[in-house]
Amino acid sequence: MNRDESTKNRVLLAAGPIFARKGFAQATVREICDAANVNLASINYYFGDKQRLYVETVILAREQRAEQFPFPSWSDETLPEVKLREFVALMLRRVVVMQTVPWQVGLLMREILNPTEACQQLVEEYFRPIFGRLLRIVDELVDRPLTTLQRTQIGFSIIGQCLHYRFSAGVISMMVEEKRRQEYFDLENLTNHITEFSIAAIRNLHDIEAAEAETTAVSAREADK
Amino acid sequence: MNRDESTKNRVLLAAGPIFARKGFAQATVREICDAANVNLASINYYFGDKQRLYVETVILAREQRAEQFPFPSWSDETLPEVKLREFVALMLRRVVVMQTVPWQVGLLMREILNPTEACQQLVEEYFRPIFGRLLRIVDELVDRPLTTLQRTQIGFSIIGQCLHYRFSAGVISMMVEEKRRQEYFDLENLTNHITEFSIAAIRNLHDIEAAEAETTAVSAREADK
DNA sequence: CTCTCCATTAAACAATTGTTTAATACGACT
DNA sequence: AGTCGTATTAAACAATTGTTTAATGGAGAG
Repeated sequence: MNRDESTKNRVLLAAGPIFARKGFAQATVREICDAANVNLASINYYFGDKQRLYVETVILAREQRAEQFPFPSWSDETLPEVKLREFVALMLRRVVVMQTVPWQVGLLMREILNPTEACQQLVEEYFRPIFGRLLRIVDELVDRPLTTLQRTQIGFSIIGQCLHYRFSAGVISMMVEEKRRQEYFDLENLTNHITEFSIAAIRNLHDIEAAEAETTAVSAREADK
Repeated sequence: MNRDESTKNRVLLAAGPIFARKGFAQATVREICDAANVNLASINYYFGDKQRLYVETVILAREQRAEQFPFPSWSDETLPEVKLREFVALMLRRVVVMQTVPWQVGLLMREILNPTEACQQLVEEYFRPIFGRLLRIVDELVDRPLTTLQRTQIGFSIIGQCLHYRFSAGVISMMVEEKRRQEYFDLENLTNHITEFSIAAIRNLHDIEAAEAETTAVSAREADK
């Protein structure tokens, strides 16, 4: 029998979108089996229980998502600005893509928000390597050494800007006017803005720090009153 | 009978943390009634059904959260840098607060991620006014007029940085070393970084735009190859 | 053919869910 | 005291859940 058409595989393929749409607890084994056109008992037969099916589905989602949008390979003389821009575009492509959210993305987001046992593996094999690449780009963009805390925070600032358009997508849609909505989720617009915003920030953090120390003092003084 | 001690109120108070922790579907009416020390039928008696109890709980969460961390009032001569700093601190205080996440926050986050019918009201009465205040601060920080798209994107960049520490809190905890974890969620550290990062970005977006146009071209050229 | 092993099936199971019901308790007012 | 309306209770209800079971199918080996 063709492997892709095997019962076990049909269950796996059918489970993905359903888990992504409704979450682990809300998805029912009956719904999955119906969608896969297999008998109700198949899940327990092949995966033991619902939980283990879920874990296998998450792993599959990560694999598929990573190979669908692979990391670009850069030459030695590629400018860090270009690298950052392509990193941001990659993140947005993997995660945002307004119209129809691929089920793989939905599943990975769920793991970020409510880490289950599938998440530890996800962090080590997926998030950490990606974040490491980002931090190396950041290092290239600054001319002075950063503390571990500083470079991590800068990394989170960039990732945070990207993910916001997925996590808060619902609210953002409700806040911007219908007519111009797609403008806000346009991949190129978003890439440009986040890249420019982040480079501008990184470039000038140094100059700002001194001035900011004064601002902090002012703020503290006001709070004292 | 004291209003706070009334059966209806006890249910409302008990429902909040449970809905926040487990979500609407996962929370059971029995669990809520047990926690409130009321009879199982009370929810249907006072609220009609589980759904309407949930909506009332969300509304309550927003009210409590807003009055717990009110907006600061600024004098006319307050520097916009100070305002932004205090805005960021307020957002982080309302939302992050690592150790024990207040149930109100958990509930509001759930609505952002999976908007239910309670969310539309939330947007109009809560998110939109807050975002408006932020945009006015941004306007003060730049010396030239911005397009609607630009200022909105800048606003989202700032909000995104803040919310990231709530949405991705689980993953962040898994990625940074246990020993230094609290450093990453320290309110003052976070406020400083996000404020400085954002001000640096806003201040220099203008200068960057020209250079970025070139970078974009380079990136496009490389992609063509 | 017959036996064996794995895959598949329909049915049943036990637990849990939100909601409803009918009875009871209690307090206020006449 | 008696009556009415509200509040509270325990029990039952019907639906849905994940999982188990025991029977059936069907292809390949001896």
